[in-house]
Amino acid sequence: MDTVVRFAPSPTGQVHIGNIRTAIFNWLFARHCGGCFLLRIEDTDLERSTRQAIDTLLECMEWLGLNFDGEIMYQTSQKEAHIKAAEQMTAKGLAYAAPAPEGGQSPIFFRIPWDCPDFTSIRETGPAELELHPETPVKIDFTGVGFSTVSKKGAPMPAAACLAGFRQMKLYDGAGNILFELEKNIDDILQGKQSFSINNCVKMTFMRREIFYQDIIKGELSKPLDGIKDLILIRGDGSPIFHLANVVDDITQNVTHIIRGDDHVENTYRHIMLFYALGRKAPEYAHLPMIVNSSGKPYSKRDGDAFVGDFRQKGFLAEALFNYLALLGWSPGDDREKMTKQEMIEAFTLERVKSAPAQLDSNKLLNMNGAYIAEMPFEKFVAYAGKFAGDFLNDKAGFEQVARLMQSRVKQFGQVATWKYFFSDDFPVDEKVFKKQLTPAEVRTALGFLAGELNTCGELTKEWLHTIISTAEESFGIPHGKLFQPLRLTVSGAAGGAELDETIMLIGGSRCAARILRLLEVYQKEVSSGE
RNA sequence: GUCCCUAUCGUCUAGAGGCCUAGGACACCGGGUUUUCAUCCCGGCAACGGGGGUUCGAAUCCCCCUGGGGAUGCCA
Repeated sequence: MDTVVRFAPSPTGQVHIGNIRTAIFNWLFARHCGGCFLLRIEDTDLERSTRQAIDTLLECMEWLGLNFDGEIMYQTSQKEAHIKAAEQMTAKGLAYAAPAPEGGQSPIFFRIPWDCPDFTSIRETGPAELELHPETPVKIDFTGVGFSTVSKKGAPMPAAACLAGFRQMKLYDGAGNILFELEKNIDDILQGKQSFSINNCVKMTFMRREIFYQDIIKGELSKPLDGIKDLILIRGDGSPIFHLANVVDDITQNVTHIIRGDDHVENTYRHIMLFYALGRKAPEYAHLPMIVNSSGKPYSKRDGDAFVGDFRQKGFLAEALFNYLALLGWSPGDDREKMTKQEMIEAFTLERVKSAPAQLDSNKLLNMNGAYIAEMPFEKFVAYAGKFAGDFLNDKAGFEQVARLMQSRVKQFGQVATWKYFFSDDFPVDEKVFKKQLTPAEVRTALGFLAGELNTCGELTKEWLHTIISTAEESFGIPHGKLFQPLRLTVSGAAGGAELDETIMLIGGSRCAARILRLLEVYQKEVSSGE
């Protein structure tokens, strides 16, 4: 059978970075196997799902190159199939209508199967014994078993689980007498004909059974049935719940591998049983570790950085973000990091995915982005940078000249905003560096001298600039090379930038001269007012 | 509370009992090239959470502890 995977997000706002990483892994896996990558939009939460969120999602996927196969499935369109599936299960005795809450309608519950000899995902693990709190009666009816165990301090600890978790269950009183045997009454209980409330139980014994499966990433995982409750399929208002919809849709779409976040591990046990109840073999599962923020916590709304749109807006390249995200929890096994999509597709296997959460390191992402930017074709770089230029793009030719100088220095297109000094005399000045650089009197004298020279010189050349700077250094007793920084600062307001000679040539001699004089004046004023 | 998952430099990771004196990358710190910025090159700092086993030998297997995460919904 061909491999089919799906990405099944809920469109309830921005696209989270962890979510899109799930999409990336699904996509890489599908492309690696030559399988299908489907998109299913789980929009059943009508209150939170919006068209805008769907558009945002689609935009993000397109931006990252996550092309999907076939048509989008909207989960709301499958509602009838979901309800039909629930009815089918009810008819077979695999589901039941539970007592309605006050004033409400009956929800439909899935019954964890009591008897399922052909279901190979459940096995016995051996006899179990539980100490019970005698003051809490053990309640047994067709929805399950409720009781209280005893805490270390002797307090009752309420617990409830499905009937199927307690095969061969016996309840005992303090003297060791058997008060109740589940097996003797099970038929009537399952049919809802009888329910029990047994007092003074101090001990329960039963045959523990567990459901298990092989997770491609996490290995064998299991959970005892006495820790699982029957689960709701259809709400009181008649709407299907996530678990049902999810499984039914996966059946409809013939999904063979489910790759999703870690937080679904616990759901998987119940989903596997739903597949069984619907007459299908469960697909393969692979649970991805979470992405956490720099303090090791899951991203919350405060970590604004966690949305794909934010990264795009700050000037990260889709290729870089894709590459970086793919490396969070996965590695090709050799020392490669910067990889093309094709290389990632070829190297990608789920077996190589780690199973511990990973922190997003914005430094490393920035570095990778810079590497991708550095190798962009120049025309593309200019076009991309232009989108971040704001109001100083007017001078198109000038912008291109600056861009040529800056490409190797940009790590994130948001930095394009700092190019302003090339085009406008109204630029920010790095205050701290400013004071430090202009403190020596001889530097200020030298700058004054340079301003004069720049003002009266004709056409600027690199040679002339270097000569005049050297001359200034020598004449005013400044160590070789130490005049560059103050000059850069007075000309551009920044401590870093492109080659200084080229920068000055682009800005122009007289303009630079004016800037130098202006900032020298500012310095004088600040010093005199400060003293 | 209970259950489950998880643990290698600050961060992402390599590591399948001997190839490990633990490798790579980012960050950081030196040095070189460039009279400045960035790139580039060279070097350095830096980790197997703790304790017990198993073994001739443990980062690797087992147990306990601790830390982190998740689940326990008529949310998805």
